[in-house]
Formats: sequence, structure tokens, C-alpha cells
Amino acid sequence: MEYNHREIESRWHEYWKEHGTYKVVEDKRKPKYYVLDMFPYPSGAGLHVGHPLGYIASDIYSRYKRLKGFNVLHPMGYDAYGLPAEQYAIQTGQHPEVTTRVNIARYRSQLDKIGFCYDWSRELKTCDPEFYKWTQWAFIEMFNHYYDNESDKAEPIEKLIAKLEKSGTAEIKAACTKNINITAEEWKSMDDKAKSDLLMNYRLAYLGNTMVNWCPELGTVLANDEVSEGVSLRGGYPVEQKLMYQWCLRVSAYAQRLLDGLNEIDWTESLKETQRNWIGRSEGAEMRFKIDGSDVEMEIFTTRADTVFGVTFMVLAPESKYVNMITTEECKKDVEDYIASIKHKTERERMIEKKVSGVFTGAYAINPLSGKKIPVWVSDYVLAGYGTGAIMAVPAHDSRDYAFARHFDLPIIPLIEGADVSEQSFDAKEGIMTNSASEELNLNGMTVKEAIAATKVFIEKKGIGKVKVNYRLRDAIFSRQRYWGEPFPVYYKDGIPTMMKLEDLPLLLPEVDKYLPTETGEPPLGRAKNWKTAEGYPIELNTMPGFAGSSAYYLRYMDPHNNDALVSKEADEYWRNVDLYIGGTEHATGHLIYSRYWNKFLYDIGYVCESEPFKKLINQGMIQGFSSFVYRIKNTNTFVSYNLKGEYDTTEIHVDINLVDGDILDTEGFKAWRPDFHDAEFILEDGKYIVGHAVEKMSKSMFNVVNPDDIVEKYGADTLRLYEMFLGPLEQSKPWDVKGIDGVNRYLKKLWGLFYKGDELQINDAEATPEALKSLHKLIKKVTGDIETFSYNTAISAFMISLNELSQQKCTSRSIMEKYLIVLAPFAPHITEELWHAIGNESTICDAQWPEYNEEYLKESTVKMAVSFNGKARYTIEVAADAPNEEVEKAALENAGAAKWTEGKTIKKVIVVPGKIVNIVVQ
RNA sequence: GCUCGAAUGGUGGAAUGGUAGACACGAGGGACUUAAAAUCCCUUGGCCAUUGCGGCUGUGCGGGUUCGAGUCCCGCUUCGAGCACCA
Repeated sequence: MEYNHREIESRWHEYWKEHGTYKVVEDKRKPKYYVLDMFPYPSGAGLHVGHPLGYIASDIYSRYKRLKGFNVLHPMGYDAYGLPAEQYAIQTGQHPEVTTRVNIARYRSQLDKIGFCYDWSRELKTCDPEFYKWTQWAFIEMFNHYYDNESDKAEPIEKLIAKLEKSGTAEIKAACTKNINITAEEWKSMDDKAKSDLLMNYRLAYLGNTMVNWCPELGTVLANDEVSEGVSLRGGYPVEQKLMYQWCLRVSAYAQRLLDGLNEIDWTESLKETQRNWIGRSEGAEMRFKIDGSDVEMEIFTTRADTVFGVTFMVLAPESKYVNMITTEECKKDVEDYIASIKHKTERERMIEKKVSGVFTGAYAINPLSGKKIPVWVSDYVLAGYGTGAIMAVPAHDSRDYAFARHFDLPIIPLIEGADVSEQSFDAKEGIMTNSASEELNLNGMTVKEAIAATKVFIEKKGIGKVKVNYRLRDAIFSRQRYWGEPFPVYYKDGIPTMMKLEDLPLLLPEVDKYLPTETGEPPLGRAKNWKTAEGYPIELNTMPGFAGSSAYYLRYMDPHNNDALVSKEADEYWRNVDLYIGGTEHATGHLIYSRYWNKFLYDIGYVCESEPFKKLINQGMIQGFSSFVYRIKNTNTFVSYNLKGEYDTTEIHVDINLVDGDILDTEGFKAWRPDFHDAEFILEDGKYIVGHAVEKMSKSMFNVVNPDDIVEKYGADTLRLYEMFLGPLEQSKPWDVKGIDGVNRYLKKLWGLFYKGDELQINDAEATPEALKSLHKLIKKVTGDIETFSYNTAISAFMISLNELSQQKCTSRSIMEKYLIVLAPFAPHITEELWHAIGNESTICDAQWPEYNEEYLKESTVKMAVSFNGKARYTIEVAADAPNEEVEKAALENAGAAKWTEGKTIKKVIVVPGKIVNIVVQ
């Protein structure tokens, strides 16, 4: 019998499906283990070979844990809401639900072919009303809570209202958009609308006027993590800043806890660092500067309190509230002109220009330490959204202030001994302070660190400022002016945003005639008929962003069919949180922050029992595509071969990799590929057309997508699984390359060949030889260790080595081969299942028990050791493995003594590591 | 600019501070075959010697610690990732 992967794999797929082999139920007798993949967005292009990389890795781990006796939850689903389906709908008029359903079916069939052990009875789709009911529910809960900085958790908004009733804002210490001071009387005298508006300042889900990233091309706002370098991540369209009234999530309230939580979880250091950067905690001080001849006190934030003696001017952000308060009559026109000149520029334009610009307000502030008068300027290099939107400028020790000072010829006072500021500022936080003394405070002679601490103490004591921590993390903008997303369970009762009741959820996404904004510029939901409540109140027209549905999906898998809760208490207490999460780094500052925030909120309100959702996280690398290019001579239909293109003015064009064999283009196939290339002509070299190559992201538009189905068809799923894991370390990105795939395929054939000669099964009850036992136990030890550390590539090497040893020993022992199959089963589930039954087992191999290795079998009788003399010469001695150190040392010395090349030298010492290398030091 | 990570044969990549290059691909040679495919065996970092055993050199560069460094420390170079007028 030949190894026929098609027959074997389809047979077992059917068997597993029929027998519900991978269905999992809560079982208190077994320890739980939760393995999760980041669920895919079902795009029209289908899965490419990069997607399964992480899925295979998690599948191996799931199967391993199951063999180890764990009750393993390993589910899969779809992140089904998103822009591409909607863009496609706009172009074709086809309902996004239809395309999404088709794409999901395609994904499912592709996934099934690879033989994953998902429990499909728990499958979920974010666009399924049964699921998004709980996305809407969570939003309502966030609306009904605020963040209390005293209890350091989310609290019901009623608590805040009670405080307002009692004493106004006096006792409120809560995360808020801006500081508000009102009395209980003022609160009580407010009408409902005013109260609603005021509470928005505190709610975790709130409506706020915020600067948003507006993408005109996509017709929607985007979150910070959806924008990069001024363009949208999806599509690459320009993004501008716009003030809009939007739903937001007060993620910033959780900044410190999101930061602290990183210390409790097992993620890679680089990913934690990325999140730390994104959260951007900075410790500093808030200080007040009086304006000369006015009552206005300007508050600024600085991390360099020590440099306060070097402040030679102050700068306000153009949007700062202080601008109007302090600008003098004479300067008013200039300031207004300046603000107008920058207002029409987008963030992107400002970034590109990077030109120093600014204007003097005419006002002077008083340095609270030195008492000196310093001018106050306005410039767009100061951001309104960070700190207080105002800074004290220390040109000697801040490069931005330095550039500004040079441009406007403002004084520069160095404060650190030996710092040369004639060419550039000295930004480093090191050195000894100088020029920094007043009657009350003397920093001279201190290090920067000491001076920062001393200044903080001083300003607090004097009451001119306070120690303050700032975070870069901003609140998440939660509205999208789009169709294909969760509708907000919100209606407007006399203009007051009001939440729907839980029993009215889910609020279903309505039908619309077009997936475009209305003529009046309202979002697509504005086209829905009767989009109002039974009482006739209008319903919110925005929908939720992509990350809404993916923020708590891992909880739903625990209890996917529960109609009364996102997850029941029992299910949550059993499965708790994700033990192993595998996915790409691209979610580092998006999904992985939002999910942690969402989970912490649910934790605060007592809904889930763990404060972190993902205990261990591994980022699988990307499998990149290997693109091919042809070179068209400009304005012609003539293509020139790679090495000759230098002689022409050419355009690089992606060509389908299926038309390329190695470097050589199939020119006939190319002509037939696209109508516009039909009459293409070629300039060849050596009679061939050589293409160019590049490693790029795998994408439909670059014609470099490799479909896993083709690999499965040709080599089988087990080969694909082994090969993807054998490619290299899981975390590393690498271009897809089929060069080595024959190697792992050959290995599987050899394994098959050890079981079957022709149709005859070779396995019998022969007693295991010591060599075979040693080989097997070495393998078990290695593979167990490698799986635990996700070094799957070296584990596969170990299988190959072991198989070679066993086949050389002509091992036919059932007891050996059974265990070999069990440890291989997570990697290659189909072939192992087949052989497992072939040698007489009734139950499936995933119900077997992972074998423990026995050190007894691994013991060496002798150990070879290299003896070297200062690394100059070495030779090998052999000693008993369990020999005590002294004996090993003696053996080494005797052998060394026998060697001629020690003549005239005395042995100084011998270093012995039992079982390892012995080194002898000579003089 | 700041932060993090990486650099090893023709290629993908192995190496708790202990014989660098496991395993695999590719390449070269051979066996089987009328032939090809498949399969099997040998060689394969570089240089030198191959009528000897072998020798020298070698993990991006320069230093250091150590009996011993791909691995640890210091200083660079290059590449990748993240953040970025964040005061």
C-alpha cells in the first residue's frame, strides 16, 4: 500500500466529523486549557499559506495538551464586520452579508482540509445578531459606568449621580474629559439635557466633541491605530483632523492598569514594549506660570522640572484656551492670522513640512523660580491634546525648543556643566547642573536626576505645581459612518442619548437601498426605513468599529449559545481566560489593547473572573510572498528581460507567480493572462525572459498568493503542517518557498514505509531493543521540551533523526511505534491516525496518553569527551558516564600525560564537567 | 531622534558558556533502470593537503571577561519592527 494522503485525509476528516471527536464540554475532573487563534477576517481572496502558520502552531499545542490529559478549548470563528466587504458592496450593490457568507464558506472549506481540531459547535461570527447582542450590551454597560480613581475601578454611574446630588463635583475623583467644578445646587438646577451632557464627561462610553481622524475617501472616522503616517491603514487614503461629535470609549481611564497588567502576563518583551510605548506613561510635573500684569495662571506639563532656570520662553498650542486669554491687543491680528494659516492644513501636511513657525502673543509670563519675565508664543509644534497644551521652553536642553529659539532668535541658557549648545541642544538627562540657583532653591552641583526630584519637592511645597503623570494613550473613537457594523443600541429621546433595554437587544442592522451616505451627508443607516423606536424616537445612525466585535469574542466561545448572558458565570469560572493566544503583531496597539480594556471593564463589574484576557501570547511571523516582476518599456507593450532592463526606461509590473518557473517567464501564458498583454513583445536574454523578484506581503494585488489548497492537494495536509512548522522559528517572518517541502514529504513516506512493505504490515509484537528504546525516549524528551517552548522546527528534526535510527535498527516493535505515533500525532494528525488504527487500536489517537520519557533508557554507558590544550590540540577520551568527577579528571590527566605535546609543560588544572568537555590548562 | 529585536555555509536554519554548522533543501558523484521518475549510498563552510593520518581558518566589525565566547560585557556597522514635534 502506498502512502495515499488524499484517501487517508478525507477518510479521517469524515470520521472526526461524524464522531464529534473534537467537541469539548466543561469537565471539572480535568484541568482546562484554552488555546485561541486570532480569528480571521474572511476576505474575498481566501486563505493563503500565511494564515495557517499560527493555526497549525496552536493546533499542535492543543492536541499535545489534550494528549497530556487537559480539557482543551480550541475554537474558531470569524471577524466578519469590516470595510472590504462594504467597499465591495458599494461597487457591486451586493449585500455585505452575502459576500461575507460566501467568504466564510470558502474559509471553512480551506480550514477543514488542513485537519484542525477546532470544536466547530462553538463557531461564532461577529455579524451574527446572537453575537453582537453582547457587543451592544457591553456598550450599554460602559455607558452606565464611570471610572472612579479612588476605588480604581469602574463604578455605576448612579454612584456618581449620588455624589453630584450631595456635594456637586467636590468629592468626585473620576476619569473625565475635562475638569468641571459645580455645586450640588447647580447640578440640581440643570435640566435633563444639561445633566446628560455633564455625565458624558465621565461615562466610559460617551459622546464627545473630539478631534478625530477623518478619512474623506472612506467617509468615516478612524481610530489612531487604524491610521499610519497620515493615511488610512486600509486603502492608504489621506486622513485629516476634524472636530466631530462622536461616541468614544474612555480607554485612557485604564492606562495605568493596562500598563501594570503587562507585568503579569507572558507576552514577548517586544510586544509589551510596543504597548508600553503606545500607553506612553511619562512622569513629570504640572507647574503654574503667572502672566505678567494679569490674573491668568498658565498650567504647563514638563518631565524636566530641573530645567526651569533655563526657560527663556513659553509656547502654547494654537488650540489652547490660554491663547485668547493672554494675547495683547497689538498682537491679536498676528496671532489670529497665524492660527488661520495653520488651521486649514492637515496633520499630514504639518508633518511633512516640519517647518518652524510661530507667533508672539505679546504677553509675558513670570518664571516662578527665577522671577524672570519670559515671552509667551504660539506654535503648532505644541500639541493641544497632550499635557495641558502649553509648555515651558528650554532651548538648551530640548531640540524642538532649540530649533524654535534659533529661528526666532530667542536666548538659550545652558544648565548642564560642559554642555555645548552652540550647534544643537543637549537633550540627554545626564550631567551636573549649573546656572540653576535662586534664593529659595539651589540645584547647582546636583545630577539631573537629583535636580528633578528636588524641584518636584520644592514646587509642591511652594504650591506652584504638583507631580503629575501623563499618558499618551487616547480614548478610542467608537463611531463609524458606515453600514457594515454593529448598530448602536441608542436612540435620541428629545435629543438626549438613551440606551435601549437588554430585552430589546439585539438591535438588528436594518436594510438599506445603498451602502453610501445619504444626500444630506448622514451615514448609510440614514437610508433605513423606519429607523426609530416604537415611540418614534430616532435611532443612532453610526455603527461600531471593527474592534468592537473582536474585543470580547474569546469569552463567547466559552458559552456560545447562551441567550441570557455573554458568558455564564459557571462557564467563565471554568475556562477563565485564554492560556495561549496566537496571532500576528499587527494587532499590538489595536485589538490587544481594546480587548484588555474591555476585559478589565467586565472584570470591574464582576462579570469575568480574570483581569487579563490572554495569559500567554505568541506572535507568529508573517509568511511573505515572493513576487515576480516584468519590465515594460514605457509607452510600449514591449517587455525587457531582467538583466537588460538597465538600458531602457521601464515600469515594473507584478506578474502572476503561476506564470513563472524559477526565474523564467512563460511568455505564452503571460500573453494569455490579461487582454492588454495579448500582443506583448519580449526582449529576451539567452532566449529566455528572466523576471525580477521581491519579498513582499502576500496579497491578491501582487499576484504572489500561494493557496494552501494546492499544497494540500499535491502533498497532503500533514506535509503542509510539518513544512510550515519546519520553515523556521514560529515568531520569525519568512518568505514562502516550496524548496524544502519534498524533505518533509519524504519523511512521511519513509514513516509509512516502516509500517508497510507493499500491503504487508511490518509491525509486530517483537520486544523493543535497548537501542530502539533509547532512540524513542530521546525523541519523547526532545519533542516534549520543544513543544513546550514552541520550537516546532527542531522537534521535526528530532522525528527525522529518530525515524532514521529506528529504520536502521529495523525496529518493528509495536510498543515503540505506538509511542512514536502518539508524539507525532499533534504535528501530523492524519497519517498517525491511519497507522494508529492499522496496528490495531480502536479509539482515536487523540484519546491516547502522551508518553513520559524514562531517563533510565537515555543513560549513556560511556561519554566521549574532548580534551584540549589551550585550544591548540584536542583528542577524545572515553569514560564511564556515571564516573565520579575525580575519576573523569584522572582519566583526562592520564590521557593528557600520554600525549607527546605536553612535553616541557606542566599541567596547571583540569576542568571537568561530567558528561561534557574537559579542558586542561597548561603553563 | 527614542525603544526593542536580529546578523551563523549556496539556501531555510541547529547549537543549558564546552568538538559551530544538527535537521532539511540545493549542488556534485555513484547504485538500480533500456531510459526517466521514484528510491538508496557517498561528498558538500572556506583554504591547503589529499600516497597518508591531517593542518589552517571561520558565526557582521573592533575591544574585553573566561582555561574556553556564535552565546556574556563595552563600543560600532547594517537590517527589521514599534513610537515619534508627546515637552
